[in-house]
Amino acid sequence: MYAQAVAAPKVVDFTAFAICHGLGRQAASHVAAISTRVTCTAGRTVFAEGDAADSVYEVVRGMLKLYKLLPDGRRQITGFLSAGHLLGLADDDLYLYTAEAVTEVTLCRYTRSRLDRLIDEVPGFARVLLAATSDELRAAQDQMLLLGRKDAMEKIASFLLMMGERQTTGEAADEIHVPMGRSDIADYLGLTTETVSRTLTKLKSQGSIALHAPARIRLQDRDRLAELAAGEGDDGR
Amino acid sequence: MYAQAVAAPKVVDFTAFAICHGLGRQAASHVAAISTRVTCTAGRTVFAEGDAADSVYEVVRGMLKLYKLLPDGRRQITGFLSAGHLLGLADDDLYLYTAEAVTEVTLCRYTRSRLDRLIDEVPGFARVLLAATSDELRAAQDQMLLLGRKDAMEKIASFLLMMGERQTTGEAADEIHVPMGRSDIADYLGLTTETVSRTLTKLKSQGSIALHAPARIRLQDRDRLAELAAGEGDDGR
DNA sequence: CGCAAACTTGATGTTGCTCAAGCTAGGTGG
DNA sequence: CCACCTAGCTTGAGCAACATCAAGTTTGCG
Repeated sequence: MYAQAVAAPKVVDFTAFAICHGLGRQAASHVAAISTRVTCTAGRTVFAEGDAADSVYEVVRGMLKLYKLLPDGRRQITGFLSAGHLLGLADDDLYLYTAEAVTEVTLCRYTRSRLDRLIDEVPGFARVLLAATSDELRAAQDQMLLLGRKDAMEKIASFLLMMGERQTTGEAADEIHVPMGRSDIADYLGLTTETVSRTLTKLKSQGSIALHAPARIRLQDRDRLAELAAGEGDDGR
Repeated sequence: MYAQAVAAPKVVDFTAFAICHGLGRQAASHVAAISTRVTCTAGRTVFAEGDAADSVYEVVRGMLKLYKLLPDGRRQITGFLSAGHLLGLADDDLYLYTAEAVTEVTLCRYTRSRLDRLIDEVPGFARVLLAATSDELRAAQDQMLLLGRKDAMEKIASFLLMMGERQTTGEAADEIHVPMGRSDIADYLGLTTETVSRTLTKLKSQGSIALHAPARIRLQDRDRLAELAAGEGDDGR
């Protein structure tokens, strides 16, 4: 595993690490020195709820989903993580959720014990981790509002806009790629696959979106979606 | 406001600050030096969603609720905060939620700009803040599972157990005090006050709890509640 | 081209919401 | 000290949104 880190083009790696954001080059190289590259194919589990939490990961490429399960199999996806996001930082002893690859994913793995040491050694590093965790918390609070108080249409509209904002494709920004399946969307929004499907169909028939393929959605009317997402879609829901 | 800090018994204050947990006495006094005491009566708003986020607060005594609103007034309470919890740390520019006193509350207020400086100056301080934020995030993820995938009975059972764990009363630990009203509970669990009330009545008639007064609930059968909370209450729900 | 998995659509069922009416308790003024 | 009054809680009846169950249909892969 050490060999992989050495084999990879180092300079490019350092700048790719969001974890080092804002740190100097030397500090960044300290952090990078304790990392290993990992690649997971779609569907593979990176770690499971209850595993010993010995590593912190950063998503370099692709998308992960994090989820928690109830004993009877009901599932709640707590987040979809794309490049730049950290995972496992909040978990002290055991991981409290499962991390699974949505697409093929490249991860950067940091040993927890070494990362802990770096927090003390590299000035400003803890601050970077704090900012990252604060962002996650903000997103979690938005999601609580969504799960607790929005109806199906509002949830789907919010989700589509979130996916839209995430795509930094630059050009044709209205055509979004949705790599996760309907059941992942359902488990993220607290719905069933059927309701997700029906709601997308309804948005399509209203003309707010276009569904070219299940994973290719065009946001035709962002303003309308934003109204719906905020719970202001008083007419024709 | 400065006068209050001076008037308060300093030594006691320092040790009361969870924010200083694990820091040395000198570091703790640095942190305490930038703080002010604030007291809020029940129902008072500490800050509102959209206000300029110039301060970070710590709860010293009493209970706060944090909530987000939709334009039409639907509300989601994202957390109840008791002594030792921080708030406002994740908010960068504007507060993203409203903080309101549930009971009379004593707070310790830190100016954000000064706190920011201390993060760089006091070793290990950022780490303490990171741990606090990580705890919040863990709680938020549990709450997402609750909101997205648990039914009313499971939500109420989870809530009662959480309130039970929080009471460090020591002695009669099964008799819990519930300071918030039914509508706060409802907005925390993604239910209505009616459903909260009905579900509590059902638990009472099952013998799992005793309802002496709306705010005084006795947990008669914690094991049963734990089964229900985990979604294992297969019979007689 | 065939097959399986994923998605969509339809019919029916149930949980929890809405609307509406009592009930209870704490606080106030006579 | 007691009666009133109000806010919060409880209970009831009906309903709507979403879940469930059950086919179809499409998609992508071997």
